[in-house]
Amino acid sequence: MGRRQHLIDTALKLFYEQGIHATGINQVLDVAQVAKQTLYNHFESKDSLVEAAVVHRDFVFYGWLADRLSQCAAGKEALLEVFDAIHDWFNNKVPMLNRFCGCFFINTCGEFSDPEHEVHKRCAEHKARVFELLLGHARKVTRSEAEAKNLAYALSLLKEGATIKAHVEGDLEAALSAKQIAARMISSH
Amino acid sequence: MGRRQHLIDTALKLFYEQGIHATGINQVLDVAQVAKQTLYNHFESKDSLVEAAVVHRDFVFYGWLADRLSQCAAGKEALLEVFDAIHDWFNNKVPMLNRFCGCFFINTCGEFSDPEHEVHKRCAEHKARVFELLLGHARKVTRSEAEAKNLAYALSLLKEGATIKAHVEGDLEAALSAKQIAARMISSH
DNA sequence: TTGATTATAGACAGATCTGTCTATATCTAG
DNA sequence: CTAGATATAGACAGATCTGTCTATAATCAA
Repeated sequence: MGRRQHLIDTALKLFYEQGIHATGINQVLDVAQVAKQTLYNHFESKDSLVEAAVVHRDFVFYGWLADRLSQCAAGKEALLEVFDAIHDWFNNKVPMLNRFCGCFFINTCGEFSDPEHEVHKRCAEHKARVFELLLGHARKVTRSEAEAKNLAYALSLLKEGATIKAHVEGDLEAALSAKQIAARMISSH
Repeated sequence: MGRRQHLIDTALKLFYEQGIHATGINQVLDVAQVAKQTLYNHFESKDSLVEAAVVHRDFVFYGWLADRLSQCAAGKEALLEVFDAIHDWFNNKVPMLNRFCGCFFINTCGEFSDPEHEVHKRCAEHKARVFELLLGHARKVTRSEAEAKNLAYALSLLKEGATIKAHVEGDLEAALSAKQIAARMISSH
């Protein structure tokens, strides 16, 4: 793997586990076993490394989730698969997502609350992309665009809520609990 | 107000708006207009100031929410009031909660992911307390303890989800959208 | 082989961080 | 009034932070 990608991977893991402001450039370099100048050849500042890490997390997470859903029948099955997928994530069954430490995008917005900040915007974009993924499947089980949006919206609230329950309260069954609620919602549409 | 409480209020505001690791002790002192030694007379370290800020936020937020709910009929009305209350919060209608920057406890767990950390535990306790508040009202509109728990759980997922939508995506209507979903859930119980 | 690019270790500057210390001033209770 | 407690400003130590610089080494294409 190229140095640039290796730095992004290492930074992402540390940012995710420790928080961004709590993680120094030097620790990233120590763990990645890369020289400082190499980092500054590829990134103009820590901030731009942070941005690259967020973009990469979106790439990995969205790709993983879309792949999980694509292995199910479109519609109800795929919508429910969301919760089985995040259940695996919460319980550390998905190495590519790193040890579960909540949602990286939520955590990052907690450190960059200004919605005009580039990093915050990237996080919002990720959530919008995931919403579109749900919406595509919600359309298959509803009779109008408005209904589809309502369903996708409700399911995304459940997904975010479960992620919080799992991380803050250590509720490792949160995804399965959310799945049951989701199932009732989908049925009633 | 005593110096100790003034320091906690100031620290809480800055921690909430900027994140904890991004906020230095010196900035807290500058804003609070308090001498450094005074801080270290009242708190043995930054960490203990952080803990005090989290405990205080629980006190303020829980007290505020419980008060809002207590002004409604117990049960369905109170459960729906949760979403009107957080709608006001999201839209900066509640000065005592400071400018909306997401949920302080969620943000803080993003910076202290280790569930054994004292600060993380305090955040979990807050969520548990809010859950109990919902549960009390859920019991009024359900026929069994299991149903009450399910309802309170579902509503708390919606509340957390709406908070995330509002903060990360800037969706200021998230609370009202969540309220509609909540209303359907309560009715179907 | 040669010449350009890229990576290396690590010193360094300058800023900022937490926490301690000192010496002075203000408040408060008896 | 007085004595003890509390607050003050700010210097200071020592650690850590980001980012720059240098001089050397490895890599790779022509």
